[in-house]
Amino acid sequence: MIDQAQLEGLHRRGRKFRGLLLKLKDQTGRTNKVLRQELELLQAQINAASKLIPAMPADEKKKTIARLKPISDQIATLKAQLANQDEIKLPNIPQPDVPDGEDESANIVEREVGKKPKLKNPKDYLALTEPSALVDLKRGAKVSGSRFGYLTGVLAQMQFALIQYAQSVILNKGFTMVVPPVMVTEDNMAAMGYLAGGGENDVYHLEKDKLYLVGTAEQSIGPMHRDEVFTEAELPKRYLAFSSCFRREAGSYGQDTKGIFRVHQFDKLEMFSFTLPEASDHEHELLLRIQEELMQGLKLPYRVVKLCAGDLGWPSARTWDIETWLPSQGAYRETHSTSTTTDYQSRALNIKVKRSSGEKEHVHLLNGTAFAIGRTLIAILENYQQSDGTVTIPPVLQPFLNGLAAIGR
RNA sequence: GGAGGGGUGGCUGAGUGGUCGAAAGCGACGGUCUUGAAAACCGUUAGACCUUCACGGGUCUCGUGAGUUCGAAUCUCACCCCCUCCGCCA
Repeated sequence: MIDQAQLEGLHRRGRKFRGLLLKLKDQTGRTNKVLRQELELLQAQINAASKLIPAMPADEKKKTIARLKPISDQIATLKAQLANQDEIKLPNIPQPDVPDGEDESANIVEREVGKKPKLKNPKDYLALTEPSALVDLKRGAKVSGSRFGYLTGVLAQMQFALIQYAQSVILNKGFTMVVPPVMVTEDNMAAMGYLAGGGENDVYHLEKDKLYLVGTAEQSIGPMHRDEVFTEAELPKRYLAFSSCFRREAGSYGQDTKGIFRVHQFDKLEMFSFTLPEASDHEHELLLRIQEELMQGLKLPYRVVKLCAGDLGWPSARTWDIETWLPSQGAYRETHSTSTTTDYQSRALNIKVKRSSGEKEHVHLLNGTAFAIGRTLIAILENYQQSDGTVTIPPVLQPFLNGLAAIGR
């Protein structure tokens, strides 16, 4: 079941998993296998005898059935035993190059890119948009409660400019645009690894319809190819997905309570790749490179952070975050994330590739933010603000806004 | 929301308790014939897992799960999905 290397890999995820590892120790997995073999042996006896029954004379038939009955009962008992061995849900194993560490304090900043703007008294994005009510939180709260807001006017238009800009950069790299369902069934959400390890508290659940609202398009794109077998030539399969994303933000009380930085609903463009196993590390670097290309096009100052083992999400084997500079906070804040889930999700989803040799193998699944639109708008507003309170529009976006050059002028 | 029909191998489709993992046809693959091709003819043709050096053997799978039975594609229950008609609706 689980080998030594995997066990060590899990250990690297840190203290949060210590309890889980103890539990694993008891369950060698061997018992499970032995039970199943025992069951198969009994089943073989029944099957063999059952075939002979129709041809038997009546009294021999009776005798045989009487002999088989206890075996059949034994099978039922074994089946029950197997069913009771609840499978322990394990997270993905970190890749070897992922740094050790318990939490985000052990994350590694790989590089800082771009020039931070020199601003005397930087305003935050709320102050910058208040005069024209481009971010309407009051009405958001009135209609939907806390952590909801309206994007209006130029800011709403900028959402679509960002989308167009991203498409112009990404779609010529072999990605297919897709608008996925934002509600998915429980088995798909579970297969993607988001109903374990605490993730279950952060997704919206529509109980009446047994559906989950996606927290990211990733959860809808992965299951797209569930139970499918790719040919080698079809890979890599790359999608650029646009979707609204929904997060309960349970447990984030007190964090970023103001504004639209952390909200229950936001729109996001997400890249997603299905690749050959040996190609996934390259693909992961590609996704990161595209993210950086997008940010450099916008000329936003950012840094690239590699998450340590203890800070990885449940299905992830390696994650890079891009954090963008927010002048009002004097800090870098997460705007992008890219992960390889190796074969963790593809196993649960039963997605394979047929090799030219005929062998089938699980593909690797990767995801990466193109733009989390709300947070990107925040970063643009703050980094492009002028001393007079107006905001210049990044040149790469202007063509998508009929040449509009500034907000608030 | 109401009424009805249906889910079987790559496809079509037969199969209502017992050598059925499954007829037949199509398709695909291999062969014979042919200068080559077509046609015709012959043959092969589901998957996952366990086991074996290998030949092979075994278990599971007929939408999914549970049940009845010595034995389930076939009977019972629940669920999922698809189609048709009506209603509602962007």
